[in-house]
Amino acid sequence: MENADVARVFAEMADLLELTGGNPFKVRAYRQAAQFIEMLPEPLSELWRQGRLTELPSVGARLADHIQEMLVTGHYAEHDQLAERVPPGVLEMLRLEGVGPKTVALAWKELGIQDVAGLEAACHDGRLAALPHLGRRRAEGILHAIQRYEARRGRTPLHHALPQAEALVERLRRVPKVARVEVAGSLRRRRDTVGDIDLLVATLEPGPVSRAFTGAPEVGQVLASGPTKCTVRLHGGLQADLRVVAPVSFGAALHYFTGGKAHNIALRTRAVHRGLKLNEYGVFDRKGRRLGGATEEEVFRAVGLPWIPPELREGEGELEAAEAGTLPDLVTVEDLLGDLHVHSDASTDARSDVDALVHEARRLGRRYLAITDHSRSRPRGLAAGPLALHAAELRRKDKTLRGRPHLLAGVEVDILPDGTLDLPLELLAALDCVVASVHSAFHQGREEMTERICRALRSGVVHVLGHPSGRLLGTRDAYDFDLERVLEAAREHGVALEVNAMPDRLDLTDRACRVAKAAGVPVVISSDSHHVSHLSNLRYGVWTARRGWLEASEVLNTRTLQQLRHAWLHPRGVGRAAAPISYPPTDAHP
DNA sequence: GCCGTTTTCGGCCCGACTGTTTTCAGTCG
Repeated sequence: MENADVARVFAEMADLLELTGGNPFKVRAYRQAAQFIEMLPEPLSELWRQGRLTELPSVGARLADHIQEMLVTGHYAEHDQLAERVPPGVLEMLRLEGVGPKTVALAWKELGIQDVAGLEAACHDGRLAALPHLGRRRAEGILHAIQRYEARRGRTPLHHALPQAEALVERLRRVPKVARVEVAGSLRRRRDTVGDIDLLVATLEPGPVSRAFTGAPEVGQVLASGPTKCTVRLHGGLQADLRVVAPVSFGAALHYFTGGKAHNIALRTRAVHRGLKLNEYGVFDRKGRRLGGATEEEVFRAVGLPWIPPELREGEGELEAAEAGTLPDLVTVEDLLGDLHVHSDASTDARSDVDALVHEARRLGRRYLAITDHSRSRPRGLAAGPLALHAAELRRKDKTLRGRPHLLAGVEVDILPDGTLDLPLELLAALDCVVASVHSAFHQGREEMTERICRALRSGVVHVLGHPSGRLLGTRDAYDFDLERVLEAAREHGVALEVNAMPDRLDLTDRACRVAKAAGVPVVISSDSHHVSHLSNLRYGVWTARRGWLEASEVLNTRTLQQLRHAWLHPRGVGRAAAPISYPPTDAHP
């Protein structure tokens, strides 16, 4: 079992307990453990081998036992027993926004509703509205929630799919006579969510590959199985497709199965215009002679283009840019020198202390680290007094570190519903890094939310707008605001927009990154870590930025601390619009 | 279920908001 499987079982356990009237604090314990494990990059099986499971926050002796049971047997008996009492469709109803355990339990017990379709029917025919504390407006709200839910279902977050795909790749690479194995599809393009896993293998002997794939322990059900194409459903529910081709076709097949659809159509059309035929087996001339196809470079070269990074292959101008020689030199994770949004245990629900964060940041080669705990309005957030003490302590510690890494005293300050900031401006102005974020009143209308954010940016003390859209993948849609106007205010006041690398946020989105690039507003790629293990999540943010065509020069935390401070010091509020990001990053030490 | 400078029992965030009510229930962050 992978971490994601354990997290899913614990989260489901929380739901089951809640629906069957379990102890609410026990519910919360399961839910917290599930959330933590889901974000944990290190495999639980490894921690278990080392006897370190109970070192994880929110995992005590009991949950460690349950994890062990799952790792050893693949099941969790207590969960399975409870799950027999609750139909899966009843659990699914909890995924609807604004529908909680009480409403689901009521609909289930009183009306016998067992799934989302049944709930929808009961909303339409008035049965739901007749229940106590429900009514016509609630029923309408639930219908809207069902529509939004249907719109986003069927896709899996990248960070759930990627480890499963990588495990399969490792398995297939061990099969004899296999030349190459690669992930293709939207997973290779690093989309924030994927529909399925596409794997491509190059070999002259397909039989053993197909057998290794369909017989893998991760596989729950074989949906189709032939010599060159197999489809399976994994235990977690995700579908995986395998294609097997000869090595001479590998590049053409990799390109074809990487997509996206619009990109492929555009490239094939280009081939046709040049009297060529392009398919998954290679590039061919009019007489059917093979011109290439063993590598992707050969495919692109045959149609007169340089290789295009997978993240750009969406058919949104990348062919034209390749033709013109203006493809971006995309930012890489190695370009990032520091992390500007990190929580410590000084506030909030974060679990790691500053020393542990510093240690891990040093191990990852970060040159600077901004500790940005929550402000007053968040639960256990810091008020002005405690924050000032916290900042003083961080600066004292920074002196002892001698730049390994540099420690910045910062804050993630709430943007209150009226656009004012949650702490006094004098205090904020004295900090090294101020991230301002919306954490409340998400329902505000477009105009109100836009003005709220812009007002915060105009305060003159904000360095970074944190997770600008507020979306949570698969859970919460972005709130409504005018990105263009926010970018205009950001440019005017020298504020960078964050690409939050928490894999369930990825906010700015890839598209919004491209809009920010066009507006000449720099971004920062930050981990929003709540534990040391989150610091390595920056790669997810880098992929999102790459999908948004961003180069290192457009990402502020590719700069040295000295350059960063210079960028923040000058010019605040004046001149930024005329001269966005004028100097490239260098490797000079601060 | 977890957790511990109030430490092995007893507490665990709590207020805003919405829709339902006429003082409250449920959901969310």
